[in-house]
Amino acid sequence: MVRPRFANLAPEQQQAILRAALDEFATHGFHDASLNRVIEAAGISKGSMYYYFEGKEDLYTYVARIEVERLLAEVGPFSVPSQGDADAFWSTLADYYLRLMTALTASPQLAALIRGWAAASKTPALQEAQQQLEQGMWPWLVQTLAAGQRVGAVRSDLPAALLIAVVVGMGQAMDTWLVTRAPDIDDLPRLIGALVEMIRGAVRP
Amino acid sequence: MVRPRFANLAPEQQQAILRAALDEFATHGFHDASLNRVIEAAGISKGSMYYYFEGKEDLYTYVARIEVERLLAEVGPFSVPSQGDADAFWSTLADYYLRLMTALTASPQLAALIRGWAAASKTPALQEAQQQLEQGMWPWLVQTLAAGQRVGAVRSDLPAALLIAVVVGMGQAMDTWLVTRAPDIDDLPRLIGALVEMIRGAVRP
Amino acid sequence: MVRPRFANLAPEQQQAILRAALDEFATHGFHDASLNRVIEAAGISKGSMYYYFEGKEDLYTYVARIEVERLLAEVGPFSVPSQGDADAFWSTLADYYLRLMTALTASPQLAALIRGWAAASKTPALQEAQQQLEQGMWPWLVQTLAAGQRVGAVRSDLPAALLIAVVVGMGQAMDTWLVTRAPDIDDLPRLIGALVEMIRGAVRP
Amino acid sequence: MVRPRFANLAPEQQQAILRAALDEFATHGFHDASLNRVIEAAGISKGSMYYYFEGKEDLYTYVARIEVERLLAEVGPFSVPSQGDADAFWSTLADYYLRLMTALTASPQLAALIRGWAAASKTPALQEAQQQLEQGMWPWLVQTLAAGQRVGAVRSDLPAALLIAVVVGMGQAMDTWLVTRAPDIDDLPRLIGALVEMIRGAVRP
DNA sequence: TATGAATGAGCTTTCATTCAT
DNA sequence: TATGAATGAAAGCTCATTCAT
Repeated sequence: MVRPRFANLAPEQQQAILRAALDEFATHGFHDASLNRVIEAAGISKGSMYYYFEGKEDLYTYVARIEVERLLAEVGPFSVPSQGDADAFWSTLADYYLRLMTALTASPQLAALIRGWAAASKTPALQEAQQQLEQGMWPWLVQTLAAGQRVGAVRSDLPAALLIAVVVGMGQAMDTWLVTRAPDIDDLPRLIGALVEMIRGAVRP
Repeated sequence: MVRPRFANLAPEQQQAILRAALDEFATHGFHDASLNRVIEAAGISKGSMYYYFEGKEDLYTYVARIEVERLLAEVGPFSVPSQGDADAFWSTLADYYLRLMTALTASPQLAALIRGWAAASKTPALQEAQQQLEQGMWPWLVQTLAAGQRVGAVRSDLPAALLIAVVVGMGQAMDTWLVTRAPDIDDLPRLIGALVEMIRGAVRP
Repeated sequence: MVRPRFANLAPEQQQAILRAALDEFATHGFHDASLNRVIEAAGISKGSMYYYFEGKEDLYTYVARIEVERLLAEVGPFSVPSQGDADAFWSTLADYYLRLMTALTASPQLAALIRGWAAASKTPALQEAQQQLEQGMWPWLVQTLAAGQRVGAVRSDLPAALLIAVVVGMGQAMDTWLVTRAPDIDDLPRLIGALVEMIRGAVRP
Repeated sequence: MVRPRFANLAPEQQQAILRAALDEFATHGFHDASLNRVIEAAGISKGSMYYYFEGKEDLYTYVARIEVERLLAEVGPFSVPSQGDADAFWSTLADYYLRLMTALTASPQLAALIRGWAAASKTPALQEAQQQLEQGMWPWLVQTLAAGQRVGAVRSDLPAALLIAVVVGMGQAMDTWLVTRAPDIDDLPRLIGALVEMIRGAVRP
């Protein structure tokens, strides 16, 4: 875990370190990332880095967690409509998804970080960290899926984990496509609408 | 590019090298893979490795290309039915997809290699190699998509690249899910059927 | 030298620091011992440690000296019988030795510290510290040897330093053997008796 | 284990490396020894060192083994007289001991290395290596002890391990004393005679 | 008195690559 | 063709010590 010392650091210093680390991890992935480069870019000493973080993994998990939290805070809460029909469900989801993608498009580095998760993560500690992050989102996914099934918007004859995996895969593909193309922001709503439509078609009963 | 000398090598030697390299890359990913280990496992000398391949990236791209080609050859050709309706199209695709997944389930190392693509480092040479691989499959994907659109099985109002990306994303998610669960082979057809059904729903006009 | 400030510290604090340091040095030896760990275990700040001690070596020498003094105080004084024959001399020595070994067996950490002396690094300051410790015991050894020679219990034809070195070597070997075996305390008197007997045989005129 | 590559090295190179390593280990002990210093003193590259040896421990165990073997080869074999009385036994032992000490006095670095064995050796691999070295000498010690007991030169009422430990302790003390004083070689025989005499007195029945 | 942030030199080890033979 | 010795840059990480507060 991040050492509490880091929190006491001047915000600009914190920012410098986080920015440097996010940059490095997004650009090179975890394995290829070099702590030395982060240290140099952040303008701190080697000893300081290890004074703030326990090591490479610690820095990585901290950066990932902070950035995801920042993203979700920026996007705002998503409340599944407990009442309503399938159309209402999909409409609400589309709104949320648009906000999410808009934010993510503005954070290409975070997008790269998330995309890198698929990478082989051999260290147990890293795997655990990723699981924690995923588990943090898992309830949201499960609840949303259940809500969709409740209003008859989502099929119920396949394992929930499979449905979620496929939908997340669609989302990641779309994310990658969007970030790569860096489309006009005007186009985004239409594309998001199309994507949600595709998801709807994929999981409809 | 692989040096032509490699082709003159005794087939068993070629096999030994390819097997060792595939093993290493699948297990550790590109960056963490160690040429030293490959060399040791293959039972060749360091000099020989550099006599046959230009370097680590060269070996990686060669292994990836060869393995993908081997997989596709094993699966056999996919001929889009030029005549027929949407049902025929999807049925043909489902057949092909089942064959592909069956083969991939039998090659967990190749599956790991492909999954690792997202995470591979950003060396220009590596990126180029990946693009080449993807471009190798691209015509097939484009043709299949076009065929689907011709028979009215696939919507035509979105960029082809986006449709392909999303469908590939779905496939990768499913692949990961399947390989991780290592399901009974009996279950596979039903799951494949469901996946193709989901794809159909996603891209239907 | 220990800074006098240390003496003004609350006894519990002193104890905490000494205990932590003894633990660390006994477990890891001088070089591998980590001041950071000592500081953490003692629950003091890094600055405080350097306020009380000049550095690692200073702490080490202080701990060693204090612990040896504590041991000797616990064992009590050894008074060479000025009168009497050789038998009386050896009997008195055996009594003392038994007390010493009993105490040392109860302080495995100190035993480990002493045993580590041979291996401690060769920093001039450290060497000097060890010499000081040894010099502290030297008078006692010399006096005891002289007393033994006076009553005809010990040969006089070899350098005193050599006799002492050999006897100490025997004692250390026995100590190590005893601590390693952690024998029943009942056995101790007999073994001590045998050891003193061996020493007697070794140095008899 | 030492990599066979080392054996193929030019003898002068081997000597340079061994000399540098022996120097470093004898001066600083295992923990405090710095591979960087060894590398620099030997005049080879960092990579080469790791090409020849698996690591620090490997180098240490190799140096220790080689030096001990060299010493024993130099001293020549020791044959316990199967026949004869106690006097013959001790006389033979004294001869051998004189040869051993003469050789050791000429190798103060090896003496330092051996003395450093008592040090805390925390790494399992290191402990194992030391045990191997000790086990190599153990049979010799046990046989010699048994021979001494057979001819009535050594008491039989104490554990063999204890007797051996004490005698070895005496030897080490003597060794240290001798090496430190670096006495005239003329004096050596008399001192060795006295030491063997002391050992005889210590272990006599 | 007391703190703890900050540091940089140092550590062992790994690795892809070169090149003389 | 084929070998394997040699290399140096780079990696992640630890540590005793300093010093401003």
